[in-house]
Amino acid sequence: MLLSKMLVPTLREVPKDAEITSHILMYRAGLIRKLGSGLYTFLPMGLRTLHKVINIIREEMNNSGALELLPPILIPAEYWKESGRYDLMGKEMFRLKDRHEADMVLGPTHEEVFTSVVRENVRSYRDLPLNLYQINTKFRDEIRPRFGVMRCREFIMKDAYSFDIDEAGLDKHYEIMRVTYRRIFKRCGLEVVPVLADTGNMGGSASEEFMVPSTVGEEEIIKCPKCDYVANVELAKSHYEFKEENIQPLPIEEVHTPNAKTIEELVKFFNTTPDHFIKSIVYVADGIPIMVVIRGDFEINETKLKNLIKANNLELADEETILKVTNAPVGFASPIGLKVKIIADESVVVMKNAISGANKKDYHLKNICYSRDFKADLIGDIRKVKSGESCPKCKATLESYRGIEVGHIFKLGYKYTNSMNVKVLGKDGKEFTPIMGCYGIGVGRTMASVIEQNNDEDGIIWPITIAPFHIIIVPINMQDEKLVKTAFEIYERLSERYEVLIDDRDERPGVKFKDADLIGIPIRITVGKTFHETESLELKVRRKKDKILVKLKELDKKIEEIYNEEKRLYEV
RNA sequence: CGGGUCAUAGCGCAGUUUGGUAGCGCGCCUGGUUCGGGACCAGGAGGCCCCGGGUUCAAGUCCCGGUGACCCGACCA
Repeated sequence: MLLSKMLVPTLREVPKDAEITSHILMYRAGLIRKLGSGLYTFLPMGLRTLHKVINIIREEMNNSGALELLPPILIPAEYWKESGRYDLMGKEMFRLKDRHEADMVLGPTHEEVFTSVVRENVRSYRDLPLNLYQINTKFRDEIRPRFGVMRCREFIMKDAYSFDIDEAGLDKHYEIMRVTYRRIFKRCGLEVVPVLADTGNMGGSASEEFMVPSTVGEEEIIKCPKCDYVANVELAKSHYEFKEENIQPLPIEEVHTPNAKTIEELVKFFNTTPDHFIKSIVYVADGIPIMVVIRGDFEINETKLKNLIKANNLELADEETILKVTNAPVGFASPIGLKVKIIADESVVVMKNAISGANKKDYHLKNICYSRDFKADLIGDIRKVKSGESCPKCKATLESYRGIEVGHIFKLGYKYTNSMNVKVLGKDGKEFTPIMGCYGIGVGRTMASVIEQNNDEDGIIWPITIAPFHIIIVPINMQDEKLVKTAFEIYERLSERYEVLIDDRDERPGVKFKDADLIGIPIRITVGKTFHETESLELKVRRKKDKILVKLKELDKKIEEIYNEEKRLYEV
């Protein structure tokens, strides 16, 4: 490919709305352009890499025995109504009407569609197991699109749905996908960590996320340095023994606390420590206000809370609701004497002589004792685990770091096959319901994550497996006929075996080098003064510092060597 | 949806305070000189100053109302 014929609008300056490295570099290297919030065009150079990632995913999925199909992304709402998710999905799902006023959906995920394919077409257990997948566009009206291609409203995802006769079959599929995912990410040059994850509103039992450790990651991961415990903070547990304090319960007492609302202010006011407080927070769960209490030095993990109370929708109450529930403005709530349901973290149940709000403006209560003064309707672990706490498995000190979720695998169970009434005839002549798993990879996000992990101050350093081109040839001066002729001869010859780009633009060498580095082509061949001097070419591997000189005669051999060496890095 | 910031040439920005002919750097086009890490000289093209209304002799600038984008919190590949 001639670079002069390609559309690669590289930028010297950083676009102002690009925040993180991958976004900046994708924009600067001319891989993507923004069309609207969370909507991106992949330009030719970017699309080449995207296709390579897709091809790796496709190869590995096919090798795993999965079957690719291509369903529509415009989906009649009836499928969503059937599964019950038409109402549950909320504003995140793009909804529209066709000319007949029929409700339609732009698919944010495809459980319903794949389940219906199986329902309509699989009659016998002999057709199972099946693992069906697509590499297709997804639509999600994200609350806040962010970080370029990392979190968009329209994006490409590989999603697979497995259907098995029984749980053992599902376990097998799940395990195959775990291995397949590791292979995919390895081949893309991406280091990932599998992490225990919450099953969210997808339903189901086991679930793992594939995380790329990164400071710009939107997920928090809790990890044990001693044993193998690694979990998303959403479901991470810690070892904690809550023992009832051996102190004399004192009579409850109202204290005037003007201008003290936050735990921090109250700690000063009462001259004590946060663990003597009961943090009382009003939430609205599926439209109903509830009071949630936790020890003052802990934070509420909303995912755990949501799971405990089996809510679909959970949000912090607004000021008006708080006033209605507690008779007081924000900052003075407590569970005492409330009419709403009370949910308590297990940390609260052992507390004595604790401090919390008085449900009265500018007043707090002292010496609150659980059981004596109030009781919870539901008790459970709803704490957000912090680094420094103890591992639930081995009690070592937990650490936390951030990660980008590039893949997710679930054991879905019977949620969709039940709700959508999938029946298959078994060996015994009786109908049964297949069990499902689902497995997703964000394609654009994977690509961006690779850049997050592979870059330097000059630009992207693509792994050769997904680089838009393997080799870039740089003739140093387009006015120098000898150099140009040689460069094109090399270009023609190498193009038979590799994907080669030649920078035939009439630009100065500096510009060409800068662009080559920015775009991140793994191997660079410079045809310049060393050719005039000694008939040799300069080879530079993008990820290495040094440059090597090679005689024209030995070029092909040397290139093959380097190419194989680069490829070997990403072999599985 | 709440809180904050912003919208002027392809990109990055100044000009808005105090209303008076639309600017700078980079990029782009033409010619020339250059040619191993984002060259130099000369000339040039490119603007509904986000949109709509208002005030005024006069609005990029002041007022009102929209729209869009970005950042911080709740969703997820």
